[in-house]
Amino acid sequence: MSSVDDQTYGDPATRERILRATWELVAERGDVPVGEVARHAGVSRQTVYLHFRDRGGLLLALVVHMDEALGLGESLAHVFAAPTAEEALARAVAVHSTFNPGIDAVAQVLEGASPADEPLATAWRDRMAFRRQVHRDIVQRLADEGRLAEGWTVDAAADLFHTVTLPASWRELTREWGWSADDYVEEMTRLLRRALVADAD
Amino acid sequence: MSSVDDQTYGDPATRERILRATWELVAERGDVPVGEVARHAGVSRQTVYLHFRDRGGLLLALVVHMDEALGLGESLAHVFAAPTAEEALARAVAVHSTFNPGIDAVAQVLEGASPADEPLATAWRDRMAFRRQVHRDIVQRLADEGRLAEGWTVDAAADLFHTVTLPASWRELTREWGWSADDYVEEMTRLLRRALVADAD
DNA sequence: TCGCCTGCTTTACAGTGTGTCAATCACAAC
DNA sequence: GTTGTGATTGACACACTGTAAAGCAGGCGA
Repeated sequence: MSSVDDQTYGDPATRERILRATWELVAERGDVPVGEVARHAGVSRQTVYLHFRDRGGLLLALVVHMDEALGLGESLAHVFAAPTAEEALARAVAVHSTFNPGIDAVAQVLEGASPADEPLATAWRDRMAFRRQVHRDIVQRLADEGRLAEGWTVDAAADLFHTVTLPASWRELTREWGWSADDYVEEMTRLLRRALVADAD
Repeated sequence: MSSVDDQTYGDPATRERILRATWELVAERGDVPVGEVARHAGVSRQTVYLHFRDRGGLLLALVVHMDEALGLGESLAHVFAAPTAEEALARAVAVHSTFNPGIDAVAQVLEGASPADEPLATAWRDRMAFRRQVHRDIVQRLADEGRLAEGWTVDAAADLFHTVTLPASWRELTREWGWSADDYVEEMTRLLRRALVADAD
Protein backbone atom coordinates (compact mmCIF):
# COMPACT_ATOMS: atom_id res chain seq x y z
CA MET A 1 0.00 0.00 0.00
CA SER A 2 2.76 2.40 0.92
CA SER A 3 5.02 3.38 -1.93
CA VAL A 4 7.65 4.54 0.51
CA ASP A 5 10.69 2.39 1.18
CA ASP A 6 10.22 0.70 4.53
CA GLN A 7 13.55 1.50 6.01
CA THR A 8 15.12 -1.37 7.87
CA TYR A 9 17.85 -0.03 10.07
CA GLY A 10 18.97 -0.39 13.61
CA ASP A 11 17.15 -1.63 16.62
CA PRO A 12 13.42 -2.07 15.98
CA ALA A 13 12.85 -1.19 19.61
CA THR A 14 14.44 2.21 19.07
CA ARG A 15 12.33 2.74 16.00
CA GLU A 16 9.29 1.91 18.07
CA ARG A 17 10.27 4.34 20.81
CA ILE A 18 10.64 7.12 18.28
CA LEU A 19 7.24 6.36 16.79
CA ARG A 20 5.58 6.33 20.18
CA ALA A 21 7.28 9.58 21.16
CA THR A 22 6.16 11.17 17.91
CA TRP A 23 2.61 10.04 18.43
CA GLU A 24 2.47 11.44 21.94
CA LEU A 25 4.01 14.77 21.06
CA VAL A 26 1.98 15.32 17.93
CA ALA A 27 -1.17 14.37 19.81
CA GLU A 28 -0.65 16.97 22.49
CA ARG A 29 1.22 19.70 20.67
CA GLY A 30 0.47 19.29 16.99
CA ASP A 31 3.31 19.79 14.57
CA VAL A 32 6.61 19.23 16.35
CA PRO A 33 10.26 19.63 15.34
CA VAL A 34 12.25 16.46 14.84
CA GLY A 35 14.59 17.53 17.62
CA GLU A 36 11.74 17.57 20.11
CA VAL A 37 10.65 14.11 19.10
CA ALA A 38 14.18 12.81 19.55
CA ARG A 39 14.55 14.38 22.97
CA HIS A 40 11.20 13.00 24.08
CA ALA A 41 12.22 9.56 22.83
CA GLY A 42 15.50 9.79 24.72
CA VAL A 43 17.46 9.57 21.50
CA SER A 44 19.65 11.88 19.47
CA ARG A 45 18.21 13.82 16.61
CA GLN A 46 20.42 12.00 14.12
CA THR A 47 19.06 8.66 15.24
CA VAL A 48 15.68 9.72 13.95
CA TYR A 49 17.24 10.36 10.55
CA LEU A 50 18.91 6.95 10.67
CA HIS A 51 15.57 5.26 11.12
CA PHE A 52 13.44 7.46 8.87
CA ARG A 53 14.30 9.15 5.62
CA ASP A 54 12.95 12.50 6.75
CA ARG A 55 10.11 14.17 8.59
CA GLY A 56 7.56 12.92 6.11
CA GLY A 57 8.85 9.38 6.31
CA LEU A 58 8.52 9.49 10.06
CA LEU A 59 4.93 10.68 9.92
CA LEU A 60 4.04 8.12 7.30
CA ALA A 61 5.54 5.32 9.36
CA LEU A 62 3.59 6.67 12.28
CA VAL A 63 0.34 6.30 10.40
CA VAL A 64 1.09 2.67 9.63
CA HIS A 65 2.13 2.13 13.22
CA MET A 66 -1.11 3.63 14.46
CA ASP A 67 -3.16 1.35 12.21
CA GLU A 68 -1.53 -1.64 13.84
CA ALA A 69 -1.56 -0.27 17.36
CA LEU A 70 -5.24 0.60 17.13
CA GLY A 71 -6.24 -2.60 15.36
CA LEU A 72 -7.63 -1.09 12.19
CA GLY A 73 -7.87 -4.51 10.56
CA GLU A 74 -10.06 -5.94 13.28
CA SER A 75 -12.29 -2.90 13.32
CA LEU A 76 -12.81 -3.12 9.59
CA ALA A 77 -13.58 -6.81 9.88
CA HIS A 78 -16.23 -5.94 12.43
CA VAL A 79 -17.73 -3.35 10.10
CA PHE A 80 -17.98 -5.82 7.24
CA ALA A 81 -19.35 -8.53 9.51
CA ALA A 82 -22.45 -6.44 10.06
CA PRO A 83 -25.68 -8.26 9.20
CA THR A 84 -26.94 -5.46 6.98
CA ALA A 85 -25.39 -2.66 4.97
CA GLU A 86 -27.27 -0.15 7.05
CA GLU A 87 -25.67 -1.57 10.17
CA ALA A 88 -22.28 -1.55 8.47
CA LEU A 89 -22.72 2.13 7.80
CA ALA A 90 -23.44 2.81 11.44
CA ARG A 91 -20.49 0.71 12.51
CA ALA A 92 -18.20 2.57 10.15
CA VAL A 93 -19.19 5.88 11.69
CA ALA A 94 -18.56 4.43 15.12
CA VAL A 95 -15.11 3.30 14.04
CA HIS A 96 -14.27 6.80 12.90
CA SER A 97 -15.46 8.12 16.21
CA THR A 98 -13.15 5.85 18.17
CA PHE A 99 -10.13 6.13 15.86
CA ASN A 100 -10.15 9.83 15.18
CA PRO A 101 -9.15 11.05 18.64
CA GLY A 102 -5.91 9.11 18.32
CA ILE A 103 -5.31 9.73 14.66
CA ASP A 104 -6.55 13.24 14.14
CA ALA A 105 -3.49 15.21 15.19
CA VAL A 106 -1.28 13.21 12.87
CA ALA A 107 -3.79 13.47 10.07
CA GLN A 108 -3.86 17.22 10.47
CA VAL A 109 -0.09 17.48 10.18
CA LEU A 110 -0.10 15.28 7.11
CA GLU A 111 -2.91 17.20 5.46
CA GLY A 112 -1.02 20.42 5.96
CA ALA A 113 2.35 19.06 4.86
CA SER A 114 1.08 17.38 1.72
CA PRO A 115 1.39 19.48 -1.40
CA ALA A 116 5.15 20.04 -1.49
CA ASP A 117 6.58 16.67 -0.45
CA GLU A 118 5.76 14.39 -3.38
CA PRO A 119 6.35 10.88 -1.90
CA LEU A 120 4.47 11.90 1.20
CA ALA A 121 1.59 13.34 -0.80
CA THR A 122 1.37 10.15 -2.85
CA ALA A 123 1.35 7.89 0.17
CA TRP A 124 -1.33 9.98 1.81
CA ARG A 125 -3.37 9.86 -1.38
CA ASP A 126 -3.07 6.07 -1.47
CA ARG A 127 -4.35 5.92 2.03
CA MET A 128 -7.32 8.11 1.22
CA ALA A 129 -8.06 5.96 -1.82
CA PHE A 130 -8.16 2.89 0.39
CA ARG A 131 -10.37 4.67 2.87
CA ARG A 132 -12.72 5.73 0.12
CA GLN A 133 -12.89 2.18 -1.18
CA VAL A 134 -14.01 0.94 2.22
CA HIS A 135 -16.88 3.37 2.14
CA ARG A 136 -17.68 2.48 -1.42
CA ASP A 137 -17.93 -1.19 -0.47
CA ILE A 138 -20.51 -0.32 2.13
CA VAL A 139 -22.51 1.78 -0.30
CA GLN A 140 -22.29 -0.96 -2.89
CA ARG A 141 -23.68 -3.41 -0.42
CA LEU A 142 -26.45 -0.97 0.37
CA ALA A 143 -27.26 -0.91 -3.32
CA ASP A 144 -27.10 -4.70 -3.54
CA GLU A 145 -29.60 -4.93 -0.73
CA GLY A 146 -31.84 -2.50 -2.55
CA ARG A 147 -31.58 0.08 0.18
CA LEU A 148 -29.64 2.82 -1.56
CA ALA A 149 -31.91 5.82 -1.80
CA GLU A 150 -33.08 6.97 -5.20
CA GLY A 151 -31.02 9.43 -7.16
CA TRP A 152 -27.61 8.26 -6.01
CA THR A 153 -24.94 6.57 -7.98
CA VAL A 154 -22.80 4.27 -5.91
CA ASP A 155 -19.75 6.40 -6.59
CA ALA A 156 -21.34 9.70 -5.70
CA ALA A 157 -22.70 8.30 -2.47
CA ALA A 158 -19.37 6.68 -1.70
CA ASP A 159 -17.46 9.91 -2.26
CA LEU A 160 -19.78 11.76 0.05
CA PHE A 161 -19.71 9.08 2.71
CA HIS A 162 -15.94 9.12 2.59
CA THR A 163 -15.62 12.89 2.57
CA VAL A 164 -18.18 13.70 5.20
CA THR A 165 -16.52 11.38 7.68
CA LEU A 166 -13.01 12.69 7.06
CA PRO A 167 -10.93 13.62 10.10
CA ALA A 168 -11.25 17.31 9.24
CA SER A 169 -15.01 17.15 9.72
CA TRP A 170 -14.72 15.15 12.90
CA ARG A 171 -12.23 17.72 14.16
CA GLU A 172 -14.50 20.65 13.42
CA LEU A 173 -17.49 19.07 15.13
CA THR A 174 -15.75 17.81 18.23
CA ARG A 175 -13.02 20.39 18.73
CA GLU A 176 -14.83 23.54 17.67
CA TRP A 177 -18.48 22.82 18.32
CA GLY A 178 -18.22 20.65 21.39
CA TRP A 179 -19.68 17.43 20.08
CA SER A 180 -19.04 14.33 22.15
CA ALA A 181 -18.08 11.04 20.62
CA ASP A 182 -21.66 9.87 21.07
CA ASP A 183 -23.02 13.03 19.48
CA TYR A 184 -20.82 12.40 16.49
CA VAL A 185 -21.95 8.82 16.05
CA GLU A 186 -25.61 9.60 16.53
CA GLU A 187 -25.87 12.71 14.39
CA MET A 188 -23.49 11.66 11.64
CA THR A 189 -25.23 8.33 11.35
CA ARG A 190 -28.56 10.11 11.18
CA LEU A 191 -27.27 12.37 8.43
CA LEU A 192 -25.95 9.49 6.37
CA ARG A 193 -28.89 7.17 6.92
CA ARG A 194 -31.45 9.78 6.04
CA ALA A 195 -29.49 10.84 3.01
CA LEU A 196 -28.39 7.49 1.62
CA VAL A 197 -30.70 4.79 2.89
CA ALA A 198 -34.08 4.22 1.32
CA ASP A 199 -37.03 3.86 3.70
CA ALA A 200 -34.87 4.70 6.69
CA ASP A 201 -36.97 4.37 9.77
CA MET B 1 -15.38 40.79 13.28
CA SER B 2 -11.62 40.69 13.07
CA SER B 3 -9.78 41.01 16.37
CA VAL B 4 -6.61 41.87 14.52
CA ASP B 5 -5.44 45.46 14.32
CA ASP B 6 -6.19 46.75 10.86
CA GLN B 7 -2.84 48.22 10.07
CA THR B 8 -2.99 51.56 8.37
CA TYR B 9 0.35 52.25 6.81
CA GLY B 10 1.72 53.40 3.55
CA ASP B 11 0.16 53.51 0.18
CA PRO B 12 -3.11 51.57 0.01
CA ALA B 13 -2.27 50.75 -3.59
CA THR B 14 0.91 48.98 -2.50
CA ARG B 15 -1.00 47.09 0.13
CA GLU B 16 -3.44 46.02 -2.54
CA ARG B 17 -0.66 44.89 -4.84
CA ILE B 18 0.78 42.75 -2.09
CA LEU B 19 -2.59 41.20 -1.38
CA ARG B 20 -3.21 40.41 -5.00
CA ALA B 21 0.25 38.92 -5.40
CA THR B 22 -0.29 36.77 -2.33
CA TRP B 23 -3.62 35.57 -3.61
CA GLU B 24 -2.19 34.59 -6.97
CA LEU B 25 0.82 32.80 -5.58
CA VAL B 26 -1.04 30.95 -2.87
CA ALA B 27 -3.66 29.92 -5.40
CA GLU B 28 -1.17 28.33 -7.74
CA ARG B 29 1.56 27.20 -5.40
CA GLY B 30 -0.01 26.80 -1.96
CA ASP B 31 2.00 27.97 0.99
CA VAL B 32 4.56 30.53 -0.12
CA PRO B 33 7.42 32.37 1.61
CA VAL B 34 6.98 36.05 2.26
CA GLY B 35 10.00 36.79 0.08
CA GLU B 36 8.31 35.19 -2.92
CA VAL B 37 5.19 37.24 -2.40
CA ALA B 38 7.23 40.43 -2.23
CA ARG B 39 9.13 39.62 -5.37
CA HIS B 40 5.94 38.78 -7.22
CA ALA B 41 4.42 42.05 -6.05
CA GLY B 42 7.48 43.98 -7.21
CA VAL B 43 8.21 45.14 -3.71
CA SER B 44 10.88 44.51 -1.11
CA ARG B 45 10.35 41.89 1.53
CA GLN B 46 10.42 44.51 4.27
CA THR B 47 7.58 46.41 2.68
CA VAL B 48 5.37 43.43 3.33
CA TYR B 49 6.26 43.63 7.00
CA LEU B 50 5.55 47.35 6.99
CA HIS B 51 2.03 46.72 5.74
CA PHE B 52 1.27 43.55 7.69
CA ARG B 53 2.31 42.52 11.17
CA ASP B 54 3.53 39.12 10.02
CA ARG B 55 2.71 36.19 7.79
CA GLY B 56 -0.51 35.50 9.63
CA GLY B 57 -1.62 39.11 9.41
CA LEU B 58 -1.07 39.04 5.69
CA LEU B 59 -3.15 35.92 5.22
CA LEU B 60 -5.90 37.26 7.42
CA ALA B 61 -6.02 40.52 5.51
CA LEU B 62 -6.13 38.45 2.36
CA VAL B 63 -9.25 36.65 3.53
CA VAL B 64 -10.99 39.95 4.17
CA HIS B 65 -9.82 41.22 0.83
CA MET B 66 -11.18 38.14 -0.90
CA ASP B 67 -14.57 38.57 0.74
CA GLU B 68 -14.78 42.04 -0.73
CA ALA B 69 -13.31 41.15 -4.09
CA LEU B 70 -15.69 38.23 -4.52
CA GLY B 71 -18.72 40.04 -3.19
CA LEU B 72 -19.50 37.81 -0.25
CA GLY B 73 -22.06 40.27 1.10
CA GLU B 74 -24.11 40.25 -2.08
CA SER B 75 -24.00 36.49 -2.34
CA LEU B 76 -25.25 36.10 1.19
CA ALA B 77 -28.03 38.59 0.51
CA HIS B 78 -29.05 36.44 -2.43
CA VAL B 79 -29.10 33.35 -0.25
CA PHE B 80 -31.34 34.96 2.33
CA ALA B 81 -33.60 36.43 -0.33
CA ALA B 82 -34.63 32.91 -1.31
CA PRO B 83 -38.40 32.37 -1.24
CA THR B 84 -38.10 29.24 0.88
CA ALA B 85 -35.60 27.80 3.33
CA GLU B 86 -35.12 24.81 1.09
CA GLU B 87 -34.16 27.11 -1.75
CA ALA B 88 -31.85 29.06 0.59
CA LEU B 89 -30.09 25.81 1.40
CA ALA B 90 -29.53 25.09 -2.27
CA ARG B 91 -28.30 28.61 -2.89
CA ALA B 92 -25.87 28.37 0.00
CA VAL B 93 -24.35 25.24 -1.48
CA ALA B 94 -24.08 27.00 -4.83
CA VAL B 95 -22.31 29.92 -3.18
CA HIS B 96 -19.76 27.57 -1.66
CA SER B 97 -19.24 26.02 -5.03
CA THR B 98 -18.45 29.33 -6.68
CA PHE B 99 -16.39 30.78 -3.82
CA ASN B 100 -14.30 27.81 -2.90
CA PRO B 101 -12.12 27.66 -6.02
CA GLY B 102 -10.83 31.14 -5.23
CA ILE B 103 -10.71 30.78 -1.48
CA ASP B 104 -9.64 27.21 -0.96
CA ALA B 105 -5.87 27.55 -1.27
CA VAL B 106 -5.84 30.34 1.28
CA ALA B 107 -8.17 28.44 3.57
CA GLN B 108 -5.88 25.44 3.41
CA VAL B 109 -2.88 27.49 4.46
CA LEU B 110 -4.81 29.06 7.30
CA GLU B 111 -6.14 25.71 8.51
CA GLY B 112 -2.63 24.35 8.63
CA ALA B 113 -1.09 27.37 10.26
CA SER B 114 -3.69 27.79 12.94
CA PRO B 115 -2.78 26.06 16.20
CA ALA B 116 0.45 27.87 17.01
CA ASP B 117 -0.27 31.48 16.07
CA GLU B 118 -2.85 32.62 18.62
CA PRO B 119 -4.21 35.84 17.04
CA LEU B 120 -4.47 34.08 13.70
CA ALA B 121 -6.21 31.08 15.21
CA THR B 122 -8.70 33.34 16.98
CA ALA B 123 -9.47 35.33 13.86
CA TRP B 124 -9.99 32.15 11.87
CA ARG B 125 -12.23 30.80 14.58
CA ASP B 126 -14.31 33.99 14.50
CA ARG B 127 -14.72 33.55 10.81
CA MET B 128 -15.84 29.95 11.19
CA ALA B 129 -18.30 31.01 13.88
CA PHE B 130 -19.80 33.54 11.49
CA ARG B 131 -19.94 30.94 8.77
CA ARG B 132 -21.67 28.51 11.06
CA GLN B 133 -24.20 31.14 12.07
CA VAL B 134 -25.16 31.67 8.44
CA HIS B 135 -25.92 28.00 8.14
CA ARG B 136 -27.76 27.99 11.42
CA ASP B 137 -30.00 30.81 10.20
CA ILE B 138 -30.96 28.73 7.21
CA VAL B 139 -31.70 25.69 9.35
CA GLN B 140 -33.69 27.84 11.74
CA ARG B 141 -35.77 29.09 8.88
CA LEU B 142 -36.28 25.54 7.74
CA ALA B 143 -37.59 24.74 11.20
CA ASP B 144 -39.81 27.82 11.20
CA GLU B 145 -41.34 26.69 7.96
CA GLY B 146 -41.96 23.27 9.46
CA ARG B 147 -39.66 21.57 6.99
CA LEU B 148 -36.84 20.47 9.29
CA ALA B 149 -36.81 16.69 9.27
CA GLU B 150 -37.68 14.85 12.43
CA GLY B 151 -34.98 14.01 14.89
CA TRP B 152 -32.83 17.09 14.36
CA THR B 153 -32.19 19.91 16.71
CA VAL B 154 -31.51 23.17 14.92
CA ASP B 155 -27.99 23.28 16.33
CA ALA B 156 -27.05 19.75 15.36
CA ALA B 157 -28.33 20.24 11.84
CA ALA B 158 -26.58 23.62 11.62
CA ASP B 159 -23.27 22.17 12.76
CA LEU B 160 -23.50 19.44 10.16
CA PHE B 161 -24.56 21.79 7.40
CA HIS B 162 -21.64 24.03 8.25
CA THR B 163 -19.12 21.23 8.58
CA VAL B 164 -20.09 19.21 5.56
CA THR B 165 -19.73 22.22 3.31
CA LEU B 166 -16.35 23.27 4.68
CA PRO B 167 -13.59 23.99 2.15
CA ALA B 168 -11.78 20.80 3.19
CA SER B 169 -14.69 18.67 1.98
CA TRP B 170 -15.07 20.65 -1.19
CA ARG B 171 -11.35 20.22 -1.80
CA GLU B 172 -11.48 16.47 -1.32
CA LEU B 173 -14.41 16.02 -3.67
CA THR B 174 -13.24 18.29 -6.45
CA ARG B 175 -9.47 17.92 -6.25
CA GLU B 176 -9.17 14.25 -5.35
CA TRP B 177 -12.29 12.67 -6.74
CA GLY B 178 -12.81 14.75 -9.83
CA TRP B 179 -16.13 16.33 -9.02
CA SER B 180 -17.09 19.29 -11.17
CA ALA B 181 -18.64 22.40 -9.67
CA ASP B 182 -22.02 21.20 -10.89
CA ASP B 183 -21.49 17.75 -9.40
CA TYR B 184 -20.74 19.39 -6.08
CA VAL B 185 -23.85 21.53 -6.10
CA GLU B 186 -26.11 18.72 -7.22
CA GLU B 187 -24.86 15.95 -4.98
CA MET B 188 -24.20 18.03 -1.90
CA THR B 189 -27.60 19.62 -2.17
CA ARG B 190 -29.13 16.18 -2.54
CA LEU B 191 -27.29 14.99 0.56
CA LEU B 192 -28.41 17.92 2.65
CA ARG B 193 -31.98 18.02 1.39
CA ARG B 194 -32.55 14.34 1.92
CA ALA B 195 -30.98 14.49 5.34
CA LEU B 196 -32.41 17.71 6.71
CA VAL B 197 -35.59 18.55 4.84
CA ALA B 198 -38.87 16.84 5.69
CA ASP B 199 -40.87 15.51 2.77
CA ALA B 200 -38.13 16.33 0.32
CA ASP B 201 -39.33 15.49 -3.13
C1' DT C 1 15.13 76.69 -2.22
C1' DC C 2 15.50 74.48 1.96
C1' DG C 3 14.05 71.18 5.17
C1' DC C 4 10.94 67.69 6.46
C1' DC C 5 7.91 63.79 6.22
C1' DT C 6 6.29 59.60 4.17
C1' DG C 7 6.93 55.35 1.80
C1' DC C 8 9.97 52.25 0.32
C1' DT C 9 14.72 50.00 -0.21
C1' DT C 10 18.98 47.88 1.15
C1' DT C 11 21.77 45.33 4.04
C1' DA C 12 22.51 42.96 8.00
C1' DC C 13 21.41 40.10 11.74
C1' DA C 14 19.45 36.71 15.28
C1' DG C 15 16.71 32.80 15.70
C1' DT C 16 14.78 28.31 14.39
C1' DG C 17 14.18 24.39 11.86
C1' DT C 18 15.76 20.81 8.32
C1' DG C 19 18.76 17.47 6.46
C1' DT C 20 23.77 15.86 5.82
C1' DC C 21 28.37 14.48 7.15
C1' DA C 22 32.29 12.67 9.56
C1' DA C 23 34.36 11.26 13.66
C1' DT C 24 33.68 8.79 17.75
C1' DC C 25 31.89 5.74 21.32
C1' DA C 26 29.67 1.41 23.53
C1' DC C 27 29.00 -3.04 23.35
C1' DA C 28 28.06 -7.30 21.38
C1' DA C 29 29.53 -11.64 18.94
C1' DC C 30 33.06 -14.08 16.93
C1' DG D 1 40.98 -8.67 20.81
C1' DT D 2 39.15 -7.60 16.65
C1' DT D 3 35.17 -6.58 14.04
C1' DG D 4 30.72 -4.64 13.28
C1' DT D 5 26.38 -2.58 14.42
C1' DG D 6 23.75 1.07 16.44
C1' DA D 7 23.81 5.28 18.52
C1' DT D 8 26.12 9.86 19.74
C1' DT D 9 28.38 14.27 19.07
C1' DG D 10 29.33 18.42 16.84
C1' DA D 11 29.57 20.86 12.86
C1' DC D 12 27.71 22.50 8.68
C1' DA D 13 24.81 24.44 4.60
C1' DC D 14 20.47 25.97 3.62
C1' DA D 15 15.90 28.13 3.93
C1' DC D 16 12.63 30.96 6.08
C1' DT D 17 10.97 34.31 9.66
C1' DG D 18 10.97 38.61 11.87
C1' DT D 19 13.72 42.83 13.46
C1' DA D 20 16.74 46.69 12.99
C1' DA D 21 19.16 50.66 11.13
C1' DA D 22 20.69 53.57 7.58
C1' DG D 23 19.58 55.61 3.38
C1' DC D 24 17.05 57.28 -0.73
C1' DA D 25 13.27 59.62 -3.54
C1' DG D 26 9.68 62.60 -4.10
C1' DG D 27 6.04 65.75 -2.52
C1' DC D 28 4.82 69.70 0.10
C1' DG D 29 4.84 73.66 3.01
C1' DA D 30 7.57 77.69 4.82
